[in-house]
Amino acid sequence: MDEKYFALRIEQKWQKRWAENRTFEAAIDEAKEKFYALEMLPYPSGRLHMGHVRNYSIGDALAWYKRLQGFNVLHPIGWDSFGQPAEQAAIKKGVNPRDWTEDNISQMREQLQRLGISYDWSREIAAHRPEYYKFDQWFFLKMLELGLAYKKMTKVNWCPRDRTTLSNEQASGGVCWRCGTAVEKKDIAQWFLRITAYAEELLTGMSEIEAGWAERVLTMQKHWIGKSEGAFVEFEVQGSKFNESTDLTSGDLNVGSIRVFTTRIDTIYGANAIVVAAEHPIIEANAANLSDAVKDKVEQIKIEKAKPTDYGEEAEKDGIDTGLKATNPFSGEHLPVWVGNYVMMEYGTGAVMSVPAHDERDFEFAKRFNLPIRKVVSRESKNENPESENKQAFTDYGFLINSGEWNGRTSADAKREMTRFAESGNFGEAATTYRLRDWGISRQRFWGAPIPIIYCPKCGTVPVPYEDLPVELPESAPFTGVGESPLAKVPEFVSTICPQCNEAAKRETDTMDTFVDSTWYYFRYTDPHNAEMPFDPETAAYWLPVDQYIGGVDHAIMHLLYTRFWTKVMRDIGLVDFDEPIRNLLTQGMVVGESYYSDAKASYYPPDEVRIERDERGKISSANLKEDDSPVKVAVEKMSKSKYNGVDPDDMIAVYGADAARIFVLFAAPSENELVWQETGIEGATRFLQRVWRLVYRWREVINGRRSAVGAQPERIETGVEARRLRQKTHRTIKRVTENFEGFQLNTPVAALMELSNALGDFKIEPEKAEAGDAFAVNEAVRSLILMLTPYAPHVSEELWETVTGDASGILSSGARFPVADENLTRAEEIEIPIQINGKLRSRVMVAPETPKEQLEAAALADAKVKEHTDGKQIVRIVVVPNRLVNIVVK
RNA sequence: GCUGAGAUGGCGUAAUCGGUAGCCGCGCUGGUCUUAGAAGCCAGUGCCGUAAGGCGUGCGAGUUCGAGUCUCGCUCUCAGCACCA
Repeated sequence: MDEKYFALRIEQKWQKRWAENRTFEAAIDEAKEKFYALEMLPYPSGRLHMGHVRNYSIGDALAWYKRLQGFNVLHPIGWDSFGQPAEQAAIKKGVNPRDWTEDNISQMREQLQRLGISYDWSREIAAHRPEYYKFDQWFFLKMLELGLAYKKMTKVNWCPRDRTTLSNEQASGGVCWRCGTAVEKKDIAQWFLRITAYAEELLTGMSEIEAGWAERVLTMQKHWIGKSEGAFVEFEVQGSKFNESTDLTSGDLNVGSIRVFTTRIDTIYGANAIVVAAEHPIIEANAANLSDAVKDKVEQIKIEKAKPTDYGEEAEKDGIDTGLKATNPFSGEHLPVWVGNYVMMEYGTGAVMSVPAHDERDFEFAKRFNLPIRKVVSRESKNENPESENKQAFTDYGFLINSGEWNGRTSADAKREMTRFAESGNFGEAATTYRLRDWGISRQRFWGAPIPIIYCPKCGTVPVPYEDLPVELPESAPFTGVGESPLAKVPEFVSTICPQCNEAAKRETDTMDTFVDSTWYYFRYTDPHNAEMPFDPETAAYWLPVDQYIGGVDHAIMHLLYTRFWTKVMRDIGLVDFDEPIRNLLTQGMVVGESYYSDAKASYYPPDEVRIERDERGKISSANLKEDDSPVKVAVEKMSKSKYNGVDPDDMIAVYGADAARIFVLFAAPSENELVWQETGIEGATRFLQRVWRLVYRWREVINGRRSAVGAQPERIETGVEARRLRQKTHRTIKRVTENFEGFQLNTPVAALMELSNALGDFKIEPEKAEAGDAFAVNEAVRSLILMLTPYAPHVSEELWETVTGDASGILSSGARFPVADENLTRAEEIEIPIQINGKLRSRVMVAPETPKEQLEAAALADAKVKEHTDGKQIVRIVVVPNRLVNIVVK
């Protein structure tokens, strides 16, 4: 019998056994409570990184924990396999994106299996396979029917030289990443999903999940949705050529009047101008009457806006008076209409009333162009000097002044009543706006799900009939990176027959945003081989919603908002009967590493090219390049290959084993924290596993009953002090570990398990001399230790379980369950009570638990050290907290 | 600028209700074993001090018998958003 711990041999043995026994394959079992543990599916880049290892180790620990508690656990995995990198590989290396992707998936699947993550591999899915993306297209058609998918013109980054659209990253710095040409904005027609239709529900639905989601994620989403309540107000424009009648029920902008959105209608008497965005239709409508200076300024602002803006910098206020005049419907005052660079066409109505006294932006604008500033809200109810020199805008609520009949009202009252007044006069109405924009899903790319639309010269835009799905991607396409989208260059794909009139027609050549694939994938896991439907609603009803979702914070907004939206749509078409798909969300911190770079991060260096010197405290005192001694800088950044600060999980598994790697990654920091990778720490995990291994072998004969009877009931066994102490430690550990798991705190149980193994190591009785009571205590401690270790280190645990029980079928099929703490056994026989004098610790006394107040007080006063400190002083008060402490207050 | 989170030994961290600050691990120091090393084992390790003792949870106040924990004010760090009317 091999008594040495060889991680790799054991890991291979159990990985094989799990696969043969289909240990982790889930099936519906109405008798059992289900638990759906989910981790964000990876993009198949080819190699697993430490962020993945962390993500899946967390998920696996929870999945195992729930399995050991008797839950029916679903723990699946798949591949987010559409996306840019595959197409980049095609452009650069000439490989087929499909082959490249499939190769990467095979490699990463093997890596995951080497890590021993307990996935149900029979449910594996991949977004790029037609049987999956068929349903991306199915959902698109459904949304089209519901009016939730529509097409509109929108601006994209466009490289005029390569004649191709660019993503924001590809257009960073305002130039094309490929050729360096200045990027332009171009209008093209794109498909959108109407997520804004659910804006309000996405907001209110948060109350249902707030207990299980990190607050920061919900705050970020709330901010992103950006609800804001106020009013629309119509300002009539004199002399505008298009003086159409105002229609408040249509959302259309009326160029005969300018509609503004404001949250502060109470400040309307302070308006000094109407400021519109450069794209506002009133500009176009009155083009003939506008001066060349105005037209030039409008063009200039549009160009400036097209440039990517740097974070931290806000463009200086700019604009020009158009010469148009608008009437303030409240005061009748005629206001100039300006174009301003700080007004966005995308938000509200693309026009604002400028109230410099009470809005910082308007204030800045007014200062720049010497526009009048009139105060209409005052902190005090009495009238202040209205023309007083303002240093800054007063944006708080207050009392109205200079506002005609409204003077003296509070801002809150005025807002309500002025809105009502505007409504009755038919020149305004209460309105709610959202920052949230509809989701543009068109991508001019090959490697994505084709949008199932046909353009017919006769019938127009025609959806592909459901029975014709999937619209399959061709085998290949010319990948040049320039010109129009690759699919447009594949005639066999483009040419088709119109399903309505059977005449020649063309297919849509754009593909869908890959966020579409990842928005509903975990519904598919419940029924991954269904050819007719995305999933069977009844099957999904058993497994969903997801009980625990784990992934990076980087998906806090887009993915997690889209998937909530998608769920509500699925509910509306009857596929699911709940509103929120994810009960609990754990956002893990990033795994970062130390990287070395030259000034300005022009180049990064691998660690072996750098000489680091540290002082006694471990702080870096100098960092230089080995080659020429030039200084290098050190930073802690997200792990990446190009920064040479990453660790390859495979290397780590080869050296330390998967179990040690997993323990370390969970033990090193709380899951939400950033994890700074340090090579040294992992050895501690290995040492711990070896210690457990030796312990089990040391006590093996006793535990399996060959040396001493363990079956007896604990009440009937004479137990010594050592055994009683060990049992207390065992049950305290069980209690602690269970509580921590329930709170998703995965680092602290490791510390508790280490303590238990230390206690076992300190157990004073030799195995040869163990009596029945000792044997019982050790047996209980060791079995509990192994079972509690399983979520962290399943391979070693399985192996040790087999060693201890002789059952080779595995922990789960042996029927073992996570240990349950016996409250009575967690209590100590004697407890230590600290004694403070004036709040400072001076002594300690040992007493029995539940010792009454009077006795505690007496014991404290009898203490020699206490006497020393109270001698000659007056005792003012004695605070006694039973089972806690005694505090003596002296003067 | 707005919003949110955070600040504890040399490092990662721990600390139910306000009740012994520093569990567990890393690192480090000394010892043991060894021809030697690795591993293991034993002891130590918040800071100052030989010791007694004093000081200690970013800074400054406050509440309390007692504050890492509660309140107020500040500083710094990280993250998200960014002219949202």
